[in-house]
Amino acid sequence: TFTYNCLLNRLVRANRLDMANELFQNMLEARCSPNASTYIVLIRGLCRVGEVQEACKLVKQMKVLNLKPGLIDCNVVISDLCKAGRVTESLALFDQITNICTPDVVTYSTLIHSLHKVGKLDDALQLLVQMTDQGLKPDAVLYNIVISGLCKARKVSDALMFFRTMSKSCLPDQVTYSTLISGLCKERKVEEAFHLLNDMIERGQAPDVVTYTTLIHGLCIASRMDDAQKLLEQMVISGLVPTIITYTTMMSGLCKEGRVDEALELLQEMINRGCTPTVITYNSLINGLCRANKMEKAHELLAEMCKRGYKPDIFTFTTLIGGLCNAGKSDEAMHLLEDVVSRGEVIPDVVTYSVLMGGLCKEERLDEALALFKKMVQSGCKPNVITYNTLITGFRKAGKLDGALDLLTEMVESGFHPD
RNA sequence: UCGUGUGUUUGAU
Repeated sequence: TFTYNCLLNRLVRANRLDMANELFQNMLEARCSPNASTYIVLIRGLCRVGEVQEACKLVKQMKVLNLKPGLIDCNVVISDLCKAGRVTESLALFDQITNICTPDVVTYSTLIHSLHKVGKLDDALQLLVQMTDQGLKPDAVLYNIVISGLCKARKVSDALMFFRTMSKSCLPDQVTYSTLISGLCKERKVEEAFHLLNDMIERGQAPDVVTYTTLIHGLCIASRMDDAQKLLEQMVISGLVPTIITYTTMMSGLCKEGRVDEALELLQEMINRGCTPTVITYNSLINGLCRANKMEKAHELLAEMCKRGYKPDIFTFTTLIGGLCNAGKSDEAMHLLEDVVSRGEVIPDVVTYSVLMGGLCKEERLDEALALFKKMVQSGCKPNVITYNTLITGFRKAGKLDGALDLLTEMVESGFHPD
């Protein structure tokens, strides 16, 4: 059994699930009994490639065979399922696991976090209550997860209330403060964010790179680029090394202020300091060039990023499509979309389509915009409020109030609330 | 022994 497990582990790690499965069958035929580890290895492999159904079958088999994996193994599997975006299956697994072993704070934390990610805040809260009913106390990580979930749901004041209940046994750490600072910044409460920075220092928690980057981002949102620049310098003086995220934040901020040339200078300076750009860095800069109507340069930068081995993603192409639309070149934008789709580079999403529809509307090509809308729906991509707003605004501006009204009706019928 | 949960950056009205 041990030998088989080792081999299976290697096969799974090498992404050879077909061979792993073959070996597993082989193992059963050889009357060599799999144990819990055997199953865990296979289940992890299946989760990683998204074969959740199969993974769940194995979980059931394991139960039938009365095999009992350890708690950490269970947590690993739950975490894998969550990472594969299968919260429902994770919860099902969780139910089964409660029969085999007792979930701990990590188990609950993993599940609560993934419920937040799919917007099920209430279910998450219920699970938290269930946990405390079991006599388990949240630790700092779980506090941070809950605080982060509240912040992302735009409930910063609730997050702050929950934060204030942290006491002796579980004090706020750097992550707690950075999470709250980020939440405040996104609600445009930079001053409060800086107050919290002072609090954290007073309470003996040193701000780290993430804290600084978060605050820099907050200043960017407030269009306070010069303050952002100063904070970056202050951060370096205090001995912290800016990361690629810090630089990208700065570049994105400069771009949004129309200072794309400075952003490009910063890119060069950053590379000289030995920090490597990411796709997000390039996307931010391409966006800056598009906003500044420097489409040729935007394409040049795209070519450069490709040459350096980066794969442009949906953000890159949507940004370029938007840039072309803004420049009144929705024909080129349409072509670009067709190109990337036919080359299979990316699958357009609701934002991509909406941007392009907006471009068509701007040129009063309303029929084409509607045709694109249909095409989007046919391809299985659901419109959202912004999609409808874009179209309605387009029709309205073109004086086609009937068309606008029809769309509004359709929007309401589809279950959207007009804003 | 090792392996599991948390914070910061990019696209639309």
